[in-house]
Amino acid sequence: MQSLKVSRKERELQRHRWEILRVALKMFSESGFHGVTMQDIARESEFSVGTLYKFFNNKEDLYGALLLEKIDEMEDALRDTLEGDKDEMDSIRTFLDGLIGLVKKNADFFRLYLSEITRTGPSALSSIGIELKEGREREIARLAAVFERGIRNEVFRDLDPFLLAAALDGMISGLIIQYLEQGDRYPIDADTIMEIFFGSILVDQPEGKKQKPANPNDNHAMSSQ
Amino acid sequence: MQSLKVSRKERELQRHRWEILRVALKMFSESGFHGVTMQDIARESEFSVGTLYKFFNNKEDLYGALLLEKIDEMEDALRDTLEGDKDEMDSIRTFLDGLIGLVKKNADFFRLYLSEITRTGPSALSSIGIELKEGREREIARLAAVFERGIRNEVFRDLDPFLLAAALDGMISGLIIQYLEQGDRYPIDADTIMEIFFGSILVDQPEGKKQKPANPNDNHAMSSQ
Amino acid sequence: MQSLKVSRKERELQRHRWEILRVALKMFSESGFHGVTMQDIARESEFSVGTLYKFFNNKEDLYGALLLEKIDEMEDALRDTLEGDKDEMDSIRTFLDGLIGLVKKNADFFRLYLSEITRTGPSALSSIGIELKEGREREIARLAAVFERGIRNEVFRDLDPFLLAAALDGMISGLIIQYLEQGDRYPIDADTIMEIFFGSILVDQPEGKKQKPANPNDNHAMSSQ
Amino acid sequence: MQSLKVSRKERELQRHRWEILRVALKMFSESGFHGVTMQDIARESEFSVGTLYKFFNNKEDLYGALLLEKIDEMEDALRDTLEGDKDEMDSIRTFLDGLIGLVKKNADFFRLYLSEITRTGPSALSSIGIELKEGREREIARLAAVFERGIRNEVFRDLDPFLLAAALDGMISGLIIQYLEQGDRYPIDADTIMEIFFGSILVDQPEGKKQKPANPNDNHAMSSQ
DNA sequence: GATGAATGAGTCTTCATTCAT
DNA sequence: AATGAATGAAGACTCATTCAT
Repeated sequence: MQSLKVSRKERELQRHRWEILRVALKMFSESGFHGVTMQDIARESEFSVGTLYKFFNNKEDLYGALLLEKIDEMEDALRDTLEGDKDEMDSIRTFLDGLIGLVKKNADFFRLYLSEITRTGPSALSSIGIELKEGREREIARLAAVFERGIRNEVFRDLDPFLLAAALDGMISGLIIQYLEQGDRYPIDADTIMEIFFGSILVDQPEGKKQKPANPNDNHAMSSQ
Repeated sequence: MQSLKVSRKERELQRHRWEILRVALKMFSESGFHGVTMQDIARESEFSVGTLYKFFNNKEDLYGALLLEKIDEMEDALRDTLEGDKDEMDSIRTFLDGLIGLVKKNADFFRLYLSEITRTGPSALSSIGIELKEGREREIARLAAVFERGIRNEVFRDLDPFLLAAALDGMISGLIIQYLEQGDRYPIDADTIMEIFFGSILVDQPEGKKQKPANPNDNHAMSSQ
Repeated sequence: MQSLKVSRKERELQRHRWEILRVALKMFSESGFHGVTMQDIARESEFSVGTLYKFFNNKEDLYGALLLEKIDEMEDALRDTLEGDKDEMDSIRTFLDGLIGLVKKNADFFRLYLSEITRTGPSALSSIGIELKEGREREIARLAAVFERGIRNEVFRDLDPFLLAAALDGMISGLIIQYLEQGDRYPIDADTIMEIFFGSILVDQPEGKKQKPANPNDNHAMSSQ
Repeated sequence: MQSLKVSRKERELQRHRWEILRVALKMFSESGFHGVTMQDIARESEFSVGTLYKFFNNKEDLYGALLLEKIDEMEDALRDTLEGDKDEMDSIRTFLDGLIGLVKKNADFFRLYLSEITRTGPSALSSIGIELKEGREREIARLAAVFERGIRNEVFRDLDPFLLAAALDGMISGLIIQYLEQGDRYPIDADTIMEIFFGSILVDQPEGKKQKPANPNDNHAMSSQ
């Protein structure tokens, strides 16, 4: 009975913690780290400032918990989309499908996440910033691994897999940002992104010009020959 | 003689203004808007706080001037790369070439610019934020115009030109960010970006499979076959 | 019990607010709005600056609250001295009596009030300045109403009641100022003021000269004959 | 010839000094000491800040010069109106006439002067404040002297001459303030003030009641009988 | 655990004053 | 004498954090 009681209390506690995080995420994504005060969060979440500090050591902690826990959630949800030795194209498509689903359900989080990721200078958070960067590096590395496998399997052309990963990641981020700002004009779905990234954008040209895309006159250091 | 004197004074004044902006850009790009105080900028630029306020009405103003003047500079430098009715591929390559040149010479600025652009929530600057977004929209629109022309001229396949523009823009931004963080591992040049974006990443496949990768008629269930 | 607790806390809060106002009134009346800093008030009232700002939005607000609340208090205390249809002389004497009593108990406030009232240029406080002027206008209007009634009842001579009110008000203010600066040399009491204002200052003169002092029919050229 | 040159230069200098004072007076009277910056005065007077400091040691000095020189001017203009052994009523009327003339021609100055005079706490200016108070004391003393003479000559009733002086002075100040704020509703002229101050305000009453209005022997309880 | 009043270090900003030209 | 760019001390105000109840 006691254990039940404690357990109920603890569940209650967790609910409170989540509620705070939920409200804070919304507010931070709307106004940024410096645009939201602890008082603001207290008022909006209907707890007192004191309670906020019971759950989190300080404002950065709260902000960090917010991001890191959500990121874990996202990483967990996407982990196996890229792993295993499925067909590489399938892997990526599944990853994209999953990611886009998450974006649509977690707009607030992605707004915040993308702005934190882009920030090159030591962001609002000394410590958290680093973890974010590392998380992102891991994601790119995971994508790169898929590309590398694809290259080995002669599915993809022989390009720097990390560059490909960063390029794809950038394209996705760019499209997500546009989607978050004006979703109607920039609907996103995995197929479209796959088509743009993997299909040649160029119309098929009569004789073997297909591979020249980035070589109009070949004067540029002849790089693709 | 008098005109010379005045002119010298004014030139001096301009130099001071530039110096302040130069120092401030560096500092903001390293620590963000809220991570730098006016005192900091004063100390580093070797002027007094008062002088800072002679040149700029307030901190936001200084920050805004910083971004907006640089942006104008960049836009001016890149304006005609995308205009005119040159070959579309050429246009984009020239644009990329120019952009990458600017990135290498204005690392501080791009760090700041990209983090402001990504920020979806109302950034540090109410007014400036909007101008930045608009500037970015214009850039994407200019890219989209080139894509549209290319589609009409049957150089590019018939995809939403704005989507293509946003995708390319995102890819570039992503690569620039990686370059700014770890330039050695992510060298960027126009040809590589062109190749990734325009060339099919896929290895030529025996029978016309080339166009299938993101074939919208494929449904998911079939994609892994 | 809970209600008691809340009530105690609230009473405590009110006490704190009052204490701040009390200290601030004293300081402002001694050194003027610009002669007192928020730090000064904090130190003297033994609260922190932050607490000051919990109670008042800004320095002007604090200053305004100070004046306006005291003014309300004074107006309330004096309201019915001038109203009702008592004998006009009685009304005014009662008013004076009350006013003088208040002056003696609220020297600090009157010092401040009189200096704000006199200030013709937009005082320390844009908004408050106007309210003060209006309050003063009301007071003069109330006095004027008594004079008007007196004139209708043929107790007072037929002079502009507003001019009479302003004259009496000015005389009172002048005497109060002198009293506040050197109370021993300028003791004030209702009777004396009544005597000076209402009684002729002139010694009775043998033949009907009594009405000549300021005879409006005299023109200047003749006045010195 | 040299002396002439110097003299011209000096006259020029004096003109500049006056111009500065003229502009400053206007500005201070509109916005108060703290509402005007040295930059403001420089801009408006079309001199540089540096020049302002060539003429005056600091802001207080400028403010002081402004007031004190004007006050001297006023005192000079009014000095002999109260002096000599003319008829006392005439003295005061002439004084009032002169004063009102000055008020109408120096509205800005009087606005400022009255607000400084009223200020009981150490005004904007430590040193100047004292001089102002003293000047005012002198004026009251001069008025008191006339009253004293009048009492000795049995023109005025036997009341404290300083109290009478302060009362008259207050009444005048009050009316001037009203005039400065809403001149149309409160026209001022010497005759009216004389009539209000010296004439009994009370209508002649049948039997010698005239002297009762503020009879100090009356006590309150009896006053309404 | 929950509260929210109190705290005060840290920021932005102003403006009187100086001084090299 | 005249200029006005530069200075920096001082003041209003904010907000993360603490702690007594």
